[in-house]
Amino acid sequence: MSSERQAADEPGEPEPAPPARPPRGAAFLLTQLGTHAAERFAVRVAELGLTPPDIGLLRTIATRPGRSQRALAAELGVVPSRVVALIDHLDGKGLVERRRSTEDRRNHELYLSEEGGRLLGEVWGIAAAHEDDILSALDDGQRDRLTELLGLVAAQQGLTPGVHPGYRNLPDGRRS
Amino acid sequence: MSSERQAADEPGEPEPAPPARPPRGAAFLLTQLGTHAAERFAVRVAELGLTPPDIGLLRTIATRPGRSQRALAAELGVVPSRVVALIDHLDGKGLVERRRSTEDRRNHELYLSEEGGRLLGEVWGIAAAHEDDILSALDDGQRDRLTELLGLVAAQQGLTPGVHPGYRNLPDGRRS
DNA sequence: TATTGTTATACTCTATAACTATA
DNA sequence: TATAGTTATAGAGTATAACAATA
Repeated sequence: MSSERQAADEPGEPEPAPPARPPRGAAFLLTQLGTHAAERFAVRVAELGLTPPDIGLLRTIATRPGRSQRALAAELGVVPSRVVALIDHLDGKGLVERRRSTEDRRNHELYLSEEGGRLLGEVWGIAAAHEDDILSALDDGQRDRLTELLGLVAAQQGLTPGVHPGYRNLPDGRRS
Repeated sequence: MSSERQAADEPGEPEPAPPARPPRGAAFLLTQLGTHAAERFAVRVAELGLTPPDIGLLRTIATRPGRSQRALAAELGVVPSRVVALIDHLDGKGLVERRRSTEDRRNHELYLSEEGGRLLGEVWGIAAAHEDDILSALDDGQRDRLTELLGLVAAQQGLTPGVHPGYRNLPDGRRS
């Protein structure tokens, strides 16, 4: 199946003949490449036994240790029950620790374990290799330019630096 | 606010905190913006009662009408049973038609209905508005440059033009 | 009564496998 | 026996709501 050409006027029943050009805009390329990059990154971190959400959680905890699960859920924009499941996973692997707060015993203060910190350290190397893989088509100058342009777009769109939108609750647009 | 290189080196301030810098690379920005753009697009097309997978299917059918579901599944890189569900949805809304092939009665030839073609026509306008929304931070020259750079990356990464990777089915991280 | 974390539950999405009807 | 489409089923992911402990 390699026929590139398709006759517009087929014999037989009259077709509506709709416009059918492929999307070439930057927005579609962003979606396409973003999904692709996410998949590739997922494959890489899977070698550490982690998922991309795991990474984000580890990173967020490392940024400000001792916070409650509620605070974490608020920052990431997810529902608290989801944090429970994610922390359960990381706790089961010995990467994070829940410590009952002495001030308010309802709270769980979250900390990275030593192993969690070590593993997070490995992630930086993986991220660098991933970056180099994805951008291997570009030279250094082009990479800088791309990074700058993407940064402008991300800032204007109101994206929180370092927080993946995948954590956020779906606005709408589910199947009807 | 221009990002003048990523000069976040050790400026001399003693950091008591663990290694917890947010990712600033282009690869993460791609993932972040790609997910964001996909969400926004989903919200827009939801007003037509459609989902992004629906759009991709309509577009692919319009590109070459009359193909079988099997052929469609192969092109998109999904399992045939998934095409059944997607076509069911579109068929139920009267946007596509299944026609038993007269040559091989096992096949279903897929066509857009008149309404399907009309709706797909509306999508182009929506896509243009979406593009303009996402890229509103950039002027025309910057948009061209961004599109060019993204095109280079997409080509090198082997992405099929116009086909969203979300359709692809890669179980354990294999890439074709 | 309000809040934190948890559990129970349901729903969406998507893949695998079994089944049918043709060939 | 082989193939196209379908149905049945299961699993991952994530949301909502009810619940227990604590304030």
